[in-house]
Amino acid sequence: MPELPEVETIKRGLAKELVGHRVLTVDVREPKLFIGDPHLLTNQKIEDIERRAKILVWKLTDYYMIIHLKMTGQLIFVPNKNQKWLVGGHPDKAYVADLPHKHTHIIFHFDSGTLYYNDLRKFGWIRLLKNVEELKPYLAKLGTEYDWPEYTLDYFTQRLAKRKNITIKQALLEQTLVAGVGNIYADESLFCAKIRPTRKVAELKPKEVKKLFGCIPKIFELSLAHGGTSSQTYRKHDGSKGRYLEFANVYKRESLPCKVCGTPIERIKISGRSSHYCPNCQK
DNA sequence: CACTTGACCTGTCCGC
DNA sequence: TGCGGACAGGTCAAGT
Repeated sequence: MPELPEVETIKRGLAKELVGHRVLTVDVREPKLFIGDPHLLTNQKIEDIERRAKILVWKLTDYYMIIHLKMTGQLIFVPNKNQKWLVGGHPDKAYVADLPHKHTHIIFHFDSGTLYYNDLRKFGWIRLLKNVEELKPYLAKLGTEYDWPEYTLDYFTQRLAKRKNITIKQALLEQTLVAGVGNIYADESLFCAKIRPTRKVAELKPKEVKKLFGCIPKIFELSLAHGGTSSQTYRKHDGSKGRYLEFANVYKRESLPCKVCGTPIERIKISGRSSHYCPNCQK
C-alpha cells in the first residue's frame, strides 16, 4: 500500500508523538509479523524515527527496529484519554474507536498512548535488529532518495542506462533507481513527463529522461503536501486519510476524462501491475 | 544471467 | 443473493 509519501507522512506523525518516549510493553498477537524478541523492547527509548525507501527505521536505545508496511500495513497511534481529540475533534474518530480489531497484530504501549500495527493481508513485518550491521543488508541495494544530493540527472541517466530493455514503468518500480516509487507514483510521474509506461528505457530521448527526473520529486512533494494517497487501506498515524487521490491525473482514473485533454484514461497491465495513462498526452 | 511468475493473505467488487 | 474470478499500493524466491 504505502509508497514514499505515505511512509514519510506516517514517519513524521509518529516521530512527533513518540521520539523521547519509552516502550512499556508490546503485545504480539501474530508472531510471524514480528521477527525478534518483543520483550527486548521494554523500556527502550525512541531516539529517532527515520525512513529509507518504504522502510521505517526506528533508532532505539540499544536496537534498531525496522518496519515494512507492504500493501496494507497501518501504524495508528491513539493518545491516552484521546485528549487531543477533545480540542477541535479528531479527523476520523470512528476509525480509531474500533481499535484494536481483528487485523490488529501488534500493539505497542507507551506512557503517552498506544500504537497499533494493523495489516489486513499480513504481508508487512517488523524486525528487531541488534546493531547497524544487521540493518545494513536491508538498505544496501536501495537507490537514492529523491531529495538527496546524489539524486542528479547524471545519476538518473546512468542507472537507467543499465536497464535499457525493460519498460520505463518497470524501471521506476525497481527500488534501485529512485527509492520509494510504487505503482501510484510511477504512473503519476510518467503522466507528468508525458511518457507512456510501455516505452522501453532504451527508446527514451534525453529530453524525456530529464523531464521524468524532474517530475518524480515534484509528484512526491505534491503528495506529501496532501498527506499521501488513501485509495484503500492507507491511513495516517492518527487514523485520518491522505488526500492526494483528488489531485491524481491518471491513477485510479480508468475511462475518466484526462484532466488536461479530456481523452479517457486507459488502464493496462505491465508485468502484472496495473498501469494508467492518457493515450493522448503521453507519447 | 535476465526476466517472468507465483507466493504471501484477506477483502471487495463485478458479472453472471 | 450467491458464487466464482479478478484485482488491490510490495517484494522475494523460485522457475524458465
